[in-house]
Amino acid sequence: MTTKEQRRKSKRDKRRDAMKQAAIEVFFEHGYHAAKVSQIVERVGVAQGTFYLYFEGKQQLFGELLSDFLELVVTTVANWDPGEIDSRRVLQRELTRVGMSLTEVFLDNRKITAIFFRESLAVAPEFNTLIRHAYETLLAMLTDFNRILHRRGLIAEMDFRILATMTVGMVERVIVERIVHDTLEEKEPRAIVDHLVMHYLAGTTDDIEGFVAEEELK
Amino acid sequence: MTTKEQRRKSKRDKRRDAMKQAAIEVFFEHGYHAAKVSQIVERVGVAQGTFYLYFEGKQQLFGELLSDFLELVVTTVANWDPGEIDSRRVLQRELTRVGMSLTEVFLDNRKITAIFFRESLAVAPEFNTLIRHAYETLLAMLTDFNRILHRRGLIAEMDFRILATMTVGMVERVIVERIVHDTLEEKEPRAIVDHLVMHYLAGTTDDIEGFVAEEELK
Amino acid sequence: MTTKEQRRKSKRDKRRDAMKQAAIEVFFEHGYHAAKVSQIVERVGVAQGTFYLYFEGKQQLFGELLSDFLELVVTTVANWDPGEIDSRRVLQRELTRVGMSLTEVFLDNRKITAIFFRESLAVAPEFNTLIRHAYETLLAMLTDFNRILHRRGLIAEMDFRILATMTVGMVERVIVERIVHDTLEEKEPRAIVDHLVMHYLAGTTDDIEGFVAEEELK
Amino acid sequence: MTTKEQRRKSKRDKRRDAMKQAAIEVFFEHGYHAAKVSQIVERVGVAQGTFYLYFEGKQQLFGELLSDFLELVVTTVANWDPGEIDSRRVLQRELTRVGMSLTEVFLDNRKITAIFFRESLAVAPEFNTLIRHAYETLLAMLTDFNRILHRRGLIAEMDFRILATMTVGMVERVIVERIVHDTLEEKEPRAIVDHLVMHYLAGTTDDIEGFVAEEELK
DNA sequence: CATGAATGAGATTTCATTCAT
DNA sequence: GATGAATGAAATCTCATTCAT
Repeated sequence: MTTKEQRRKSKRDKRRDAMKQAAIEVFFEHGYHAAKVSQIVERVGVAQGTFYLYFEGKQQLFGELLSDFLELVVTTVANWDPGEIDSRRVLQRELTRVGMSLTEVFLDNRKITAIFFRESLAVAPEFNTLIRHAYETLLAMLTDFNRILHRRGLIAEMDFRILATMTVGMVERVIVERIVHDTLEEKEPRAIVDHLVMHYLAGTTDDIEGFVAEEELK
Repeated sequence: MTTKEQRRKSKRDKRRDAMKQAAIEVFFEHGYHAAKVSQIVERVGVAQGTFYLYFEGKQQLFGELLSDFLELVVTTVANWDPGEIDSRRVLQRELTRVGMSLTEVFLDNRKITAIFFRESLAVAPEFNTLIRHAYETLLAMLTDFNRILHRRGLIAEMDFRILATMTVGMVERVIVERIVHDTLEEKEPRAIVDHLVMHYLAGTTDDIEGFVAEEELK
Repeated sequence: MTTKEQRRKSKRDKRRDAMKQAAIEVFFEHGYHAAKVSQIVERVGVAQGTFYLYFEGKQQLFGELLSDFLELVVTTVANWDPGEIDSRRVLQRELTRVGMSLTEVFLDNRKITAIFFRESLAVAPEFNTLIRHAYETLLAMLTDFNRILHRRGLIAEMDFRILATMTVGMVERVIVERIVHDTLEEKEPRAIVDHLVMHYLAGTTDDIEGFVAEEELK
Repeated sequence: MTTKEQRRKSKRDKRRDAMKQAAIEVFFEHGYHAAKVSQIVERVGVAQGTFYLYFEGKQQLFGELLSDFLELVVTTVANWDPGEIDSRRVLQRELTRVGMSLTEVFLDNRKITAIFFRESLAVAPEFNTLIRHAYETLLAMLTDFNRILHRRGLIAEMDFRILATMTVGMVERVIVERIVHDTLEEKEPRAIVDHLVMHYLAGTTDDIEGFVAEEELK
């Protein structure tokens, strides 16, 4: 009974997934607003009405894709267990590790990644909460992480929230260029991650060559 | 004659500007897709048909706003004359100067800035060329700038294109957080710019404390 | 299965036909330009959007009506098998036969006939090709027919293309007067056809009483 | 005073005529419905508003062009003084004369002729009265003319109204082919008129070779 | 569960005409 | 008389969603 039920559920889930996958492709190719429900169902080979047996509507489906994506990203970062970071050397190694994990996630999900960065904020105001929540989570995690590292004497004193924000920005723009716009495509992921890690590490040292306090600048 | 013509032109231009301003507000409040031409004309107090005497349509108007904005940003960076940068100290001062100029531009144009980062890529594929062109210009300018600084012995050897990309990313995300999402609002612009400049400078030094070559990492 | 499919198709076709019929009436009553899609759907009792499930738009529908009509007319003439015409007597009988067939077609389709003669050329330049094609076909058929009759010694030598053109003109104007403008309504179709046939026959004899060559006329 | 007034009037009239001429061209090129008032005034080099100082509107202007044209045609036929037609030979000469006059009129006014035959009936129901009136006049004149000729023993007994209708149809279709559709363009006007006249004359003889009465046909 | 025909709200856009200057 | 900017009514068409079969 259970087996049969599961098999049935599994069949239903498979179709659901197929429709989500088709939606990703259609959204990727035409953009959310130009994408038509008819195009999605056509790709899966079901009738228009069937769509509404699986999703509440086009917008709800988009929200689900968005959720999936954000959870994937947040999870990737959250699941990362930095273990015992007791030196900048280890820090570097760990950052590289998480950087490569993230890169892999994005590369494995190019289309939804592109959709996310292109238009997630333009679909409906409702989703902004969702997106903001993910960013807040990410930024809070990073800010905390920075604070801990500082307490361990591994990074210098600074505004850890701004640091986190900048870090996210660097990563994001590099991803967008590589994955959404296909520039930087000749650069190896590893080289890119190295640059990111290096830049992060550099920006967190105590004394920066030639850097002077604000007052002296005037 | 000329005076009369100019007066007429000026009147026309004023109304055009009023419509553009109204459009910015409506786009900002509702988003491009939910924005209606009727809302725009209502705000200016003219008839529906009048809109089409000034613009070819909603999309063309959006394109014009986008163009204006991108030109403003690119011009702000391009107009910046770094002058004789012969030390990292001067470099820091100059970066701070351009950073503050840009910040001012964004703060003075909060709404169109928000529209740009929220949905410029989601309006129509036609605009992507426009946007990409601006990014390419910006990235090329920065890449060249980095190369020059390196030749002068002011920054270390690295992939200058990736460096430029990361820099743009940092700046962007910080702007988006402050201006579009109203987080970071308690931070002073100057503090934010200082962090950005500092991070840039740090990331371009020759030896980064604790940083090791890839091979040793394994 | 087939039955079900056929039944479905047949239902669809019926509605399509109903819409075409309604369109003919609306076009007839108001003229193409003043006719509104809303009037058409109202007559059939379906929603506005339904119209676009069956036709690409008002113009395409008009084109279809035009095509149908032209095909009907051309087919009526083309299907007419003049058989073995070996005397002017048989020729007269056969012309009368085809004339009556055509008259029947026009009378059975008064409204679309009226629409055709009133405004087919004024709807859109695209349709002129269609219309010209039908006229060319008709004129070519008649020209050939005249040539054959001449070879058989049944009609005199003359410019057969001009003859065909005149013949079409006579028929047309008579139809327009009877069917579109309701003049000549007291004349029996048979009397009209007889006059047409007689005129055609008379105009194709070798010697015309009192007719003189051009030179002598001056 | 009078002179000055006349000169003034004349100037106004010239502009009016220029606008009418421009309208003919625009109507000819785009068709009445696609023609824009802006295109007409642009051609003359006056402002949009000026148009309404000279005409009540687009439709009224069209009506005026129509009137002018119909009057021209009717006048050409009505002005024709058949003089003393006392033989079929003279009849032939006179018909040829009026045919050539008409041909000249149409050729001199190709564009308005084309407009007339293409779409005069499709502009507005109001104009149908005007057009019908012209046709009625023409048909009545021809019917009378035929009746007189019959009384003089020059043409056979038949339905003179149908005869008139057929004659108008022949002439019309030939004109449309030559002038509106540019077929038959290689034929000399004189050859065409000769065919028309010959056909008319032939169709009005008493005994038609091979023609049999209706009853015998069955 | 699946189908797919039908719905219908509503936004964009056009252009003849007006009228203040 | 001339101008030309402004008007605004109104019609087409789209497509997400529904629901009877």
